[in-house]
Amino acid sequence: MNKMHKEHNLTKNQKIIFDLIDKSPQPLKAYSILYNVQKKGIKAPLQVYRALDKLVEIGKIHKIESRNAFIACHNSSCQVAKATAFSICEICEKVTEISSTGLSKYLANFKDKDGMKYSKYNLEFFGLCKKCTLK
Amino acid sequence: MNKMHKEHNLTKNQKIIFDLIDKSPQPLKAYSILYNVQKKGIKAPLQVYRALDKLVEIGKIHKIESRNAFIACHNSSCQVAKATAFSICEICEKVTEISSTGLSKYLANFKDKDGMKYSKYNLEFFGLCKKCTLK
DNA sequence: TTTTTAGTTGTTATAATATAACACTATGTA
DNA sequence: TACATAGTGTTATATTATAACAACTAAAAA
Ligand SMILES: [Zn+2]
Ligand SMILES: [Zn+2]
Ligand SMILES: [Zn+2]
Ligand SMILES: [Zn+2]
Repeated sequence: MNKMHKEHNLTKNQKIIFDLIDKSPQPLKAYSILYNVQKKGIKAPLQVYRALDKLVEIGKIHKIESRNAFIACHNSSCQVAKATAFSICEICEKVTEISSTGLSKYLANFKDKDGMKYSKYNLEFFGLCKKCTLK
Repeated sequence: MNKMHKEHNLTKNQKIIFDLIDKSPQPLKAYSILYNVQKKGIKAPLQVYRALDKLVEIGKIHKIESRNAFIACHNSSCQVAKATAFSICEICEKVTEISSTGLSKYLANFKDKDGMKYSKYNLEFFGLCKKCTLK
């Protein structure tokens, strides 16, 4: 009955969940997403995880593996989630997606001892953000 | 009553769990570790997680975040777990710790746009291992 | 149009991963 | 001794994620 949302062909559940993540200043966890969308009719964990899986697959969001949390992609160059880098503040847990041409070129071309190249990577930096450094 | 194990001052539980991980050719998950050490008197998840936490902290093992699994460190240069890189085969799930001076220097000196430097990082590369490429 | 196909949905139940809280034990230091 | 720090054993519980199945939707093929 409902048309898919025009932008990126997201379905209704995908759109609801993407919008929530996109508006959030920090990464959101799956069950916190669930609590926040129950009023919109999304009642079960699976409905959330299915949307998250799809959104990750198409590169609209990324999973912060060390936090089991999800953040919207704001880096037009990684619309397919295969080369991601983040900085994570160990005090306030602020997460920022890093988009550095130098870094992504370096990693995309990295070969190990066997000359093996990789199709994908995820890099997480940890430290203190500007704000937390000044405290 | 028991003296701590001389090597690295591991306690009894830490030693049992480290030995198991160290002997394993692939990363082990916490509950698979639990099943494998029950005959040695370790009965509860917490006993495993506590040992794992400590072993990670002192750099004897690393956590593969994207797999929730643990691997022994075989890289003498990262005995404190603050700069880790792994290659992960997406078919056979083989994981190898990467020790590349070039890579670690590049990442240790990486500064983002704000000039922020990081105290720690974890990098996971994904692709096909040699064996799986040939199939 | 009808049929088929792939994908998404809603639902209940359950699996897998990880931590809280508390009483106790061992060890090193003063 | 007294005290501090770290590890242990235990029960219970929290958090994260998937299995299985029936129904529905959208889009493409016939
Ligand atoms: Zn991105
Ligand atoms: Zn901060
Ligand atoms: Zn290591
Ligand atoms: Zn392989």
